[in-house]
Amino acid sequence: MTAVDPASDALASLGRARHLIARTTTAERVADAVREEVAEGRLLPGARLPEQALCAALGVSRNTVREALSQLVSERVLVREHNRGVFVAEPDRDIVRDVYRARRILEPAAVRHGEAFDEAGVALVRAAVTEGMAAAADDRWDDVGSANQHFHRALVALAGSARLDQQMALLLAEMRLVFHRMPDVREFFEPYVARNDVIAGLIEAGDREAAAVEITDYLHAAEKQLLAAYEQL
Amino acid sequence: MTAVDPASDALASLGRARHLIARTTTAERVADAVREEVAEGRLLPGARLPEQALCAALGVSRNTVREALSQLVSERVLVREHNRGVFVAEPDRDIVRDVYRARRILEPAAVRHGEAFDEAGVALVRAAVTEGMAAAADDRWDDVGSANQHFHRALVALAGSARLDQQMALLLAEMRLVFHRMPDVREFFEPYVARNDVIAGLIEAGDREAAAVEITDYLHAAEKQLLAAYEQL
DNA sequence: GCATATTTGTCCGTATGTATA
DNA sequence: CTATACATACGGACAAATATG
Repeated sequence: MTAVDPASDALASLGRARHLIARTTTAERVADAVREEVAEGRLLPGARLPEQALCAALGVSRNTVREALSQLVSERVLVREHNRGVFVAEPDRDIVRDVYRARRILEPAAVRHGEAFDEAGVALVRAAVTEGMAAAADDRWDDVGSANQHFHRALVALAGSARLDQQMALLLAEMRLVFHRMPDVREFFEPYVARNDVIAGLIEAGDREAAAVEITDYLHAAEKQLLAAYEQL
Repeated sequence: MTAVDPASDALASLGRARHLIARTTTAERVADAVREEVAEGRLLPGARLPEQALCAALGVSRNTVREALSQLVSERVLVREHNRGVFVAEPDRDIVRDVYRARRILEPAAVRHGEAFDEAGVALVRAAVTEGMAAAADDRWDDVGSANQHFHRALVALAGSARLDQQMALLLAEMRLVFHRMPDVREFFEPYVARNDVIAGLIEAGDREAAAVEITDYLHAAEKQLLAAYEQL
């Protein structure tokens, strides 16, 4: 290496980190596309995803499709039944209970003991509340649902751990599948717009303990409501 | 279907659930094998895993190997560098900090608010302490490390969420890679044998709050010690 | 700095076993 | 029971990126 200028070291370092930026494989793009279809509800729980159909639709090989599907199975967006294929996950009561148990650990603890509880983090919580209230005022209930997810993601982000952020994203993706099984989502989002506002207020006031208690109660109520809805399914 | 006896319905139901038991794909077995090699320290952080070498060693095709490697990349056991291959992960200081932030949320909260805090769960915590003390008495420090992992897994299991259990397993797998970068693991395990005993005692006494506080302090100390060790690497 | 060898990313064809109409 | 469709797994191919002499 013939270092002629002082920037060469930095450039060499950049070169070694090249794979970190803007490098996306075909399998990743396929996974992104399928994940989005599921998130948007265009692929409903229980829907089958034959490999050949995906190959044809996306213009990629079966190997690539299989890699993407495996990724989504590990995210619990899809489930694989051996020798039968992959399907969009259909979360049952047990899954709802497990997800809420996890959320009742993560979310209150992030608010109570999070190590990234700063102005920027609190502002994100408030922004999600504002987003939700605006959507509710316009009767855009799907958007209220999205805002609600932003709210809970912002709560966990107060912990300051990328790993927990990712875990929360997976849990919320599973929740989206739960809501897709419901006939009318409005009843599940409407009561929580105001509660989010209350929680954000407590957080802004610095009363982390009160906010955490409120979140715990909120999550118990939401789980109860969802499980009741499963009875009429 | 000619149902001749009352058991036929139950048998048919079993048949439909067949894929749930003992069905393992080749890719899964490959992933298990590689994961174990890494966990046991026979494949050290930074080691390269060429696809062809794995094909030859395991007698499977490249497609299958690639599926297994992708799985392990999503578990953060391996890292993929685009067009360069996959390597055993080399956790750096930032990763250690992130993992400990996550653990300081998960573990104390599971003890404080876990919804599976029962006799069986507490017994598993105690069993891990006993296992660690026996191994320490015999100077089997690798086994002390394993027992330590069982201890922390048992703490999170008090939350009663399979999803959190899985998340904790991933975090502990990353911790194993951190320890594999250390010259002598004894100094990292020895101080915590006694502390685990104290924590287990508090849990058995039903003082969940005191146990949680002790765990938080423990995790701060362990992180600090590891980051200090990184300075001399 | 260049030419070469190696390895990955991706595609294709195919054989086999399994599930379902 | 057979036929069909599909998933699993293998092997070969090739371009592009990377590593090496």
